[in-house]
Amino acid sequence: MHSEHVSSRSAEPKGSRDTRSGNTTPPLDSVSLAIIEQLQEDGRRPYAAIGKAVGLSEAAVRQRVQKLLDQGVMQIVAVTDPLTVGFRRQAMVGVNVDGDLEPVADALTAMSEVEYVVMTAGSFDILAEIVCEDDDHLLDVINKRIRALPGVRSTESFVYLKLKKQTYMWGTR
Amino acid sequence: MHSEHVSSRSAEPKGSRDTRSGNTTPPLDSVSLAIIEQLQEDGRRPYAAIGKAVGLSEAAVRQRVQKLLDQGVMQIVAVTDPLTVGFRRQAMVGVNVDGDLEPVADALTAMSEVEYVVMTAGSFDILAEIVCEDDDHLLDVINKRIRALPGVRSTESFVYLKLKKQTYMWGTR
DNA sequence: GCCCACATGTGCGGATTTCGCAGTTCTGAG
DNA sequence: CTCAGAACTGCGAAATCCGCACATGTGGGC
Repeated sequence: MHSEHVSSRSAEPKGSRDTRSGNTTPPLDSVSLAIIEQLQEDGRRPYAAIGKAVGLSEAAVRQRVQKLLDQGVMQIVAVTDPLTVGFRRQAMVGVNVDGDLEPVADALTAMSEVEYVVMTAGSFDILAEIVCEDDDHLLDVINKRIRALPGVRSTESFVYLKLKKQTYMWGTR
Repeated sequence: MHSEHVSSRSAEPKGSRDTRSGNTTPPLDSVSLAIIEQLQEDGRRPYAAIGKAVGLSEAAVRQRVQKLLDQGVMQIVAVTDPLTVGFRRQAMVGVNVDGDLEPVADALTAMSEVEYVVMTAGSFDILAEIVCEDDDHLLDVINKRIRALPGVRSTESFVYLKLKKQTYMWGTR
């Protein structure tokens, strides 16, 4: 079980599509994928254990992980349940904009209560997720701060009632 | 710089709000909060370093982290940029349902392409985030699988054009 | 007030893991 | 064919993790 994984690894990185154009970082072979999957299960798993799982030495895993972090391909972080940490109101806000989306998106991005900003194709130009402590806080953010932004034509809010699923398992498929 | 932080810690856990009612896990004093913040910056930061930052011994930090993980208050994981990992189409889907929301939400939760499911108050009953490899895949999930679910009256899709912000910094405020 | 149970924190070794580095293998360009 | 760069391995030293025995502290029950 030493030689085979080497050959299997060298066998495939070429094979398929490098048609990944848009991105800065080149691709991501299956070994790095496997490493990421390991760290998605447990971000603190020792390099040696990961190495055993993916067929690489401890040092090699360490180098790859370091590079993935440096390149910004992944980050290893603690994620929490907002409710437990004291944020009891969350909402998704759909925003419609007159003119250029960028300045509005940037303004939303700059707000600490905004966790998530994405420009979309559809009946909203921008979707933003808001995390707040309570109703007053939420109202303040939506009504006073977001709707006051220049260029914002209208907003529609979806207050969260119950979070059913929240995973971080991209790449595990 | 050894005695003071101890006193500062014992000074406050009592003081303020324990008015946190709704949740299963009561808690979370400011020390655990501080630990979480440390791990949100770097999920692999050594316990000793965290201890120095929050004023606790290495062993105490280790115990607290373990408990936070066991209780499900937080998890330490690798998170990735979906685009880099080969998922080039994402969308938020708003769903409207006839009757009980639960079965539909559960069905969505069961789909591996669905990252995120939340029941909301507003013009959609459920919001679900979809992560796919390409347009065909996305079309398949939305048109064939989601709209086919019993109880689903209508859906509206917001295809992601550009992700502007994505943080995991709850508690850091 | 007293005592006990339980939760939390501290201080150790010893086992593991991380880290840096030198040497080897592989691959692609010229 | 040769050379340069990238990636992998092996290894010793330093740092970290882990389990455990021993304080400390808080809240009942009596």
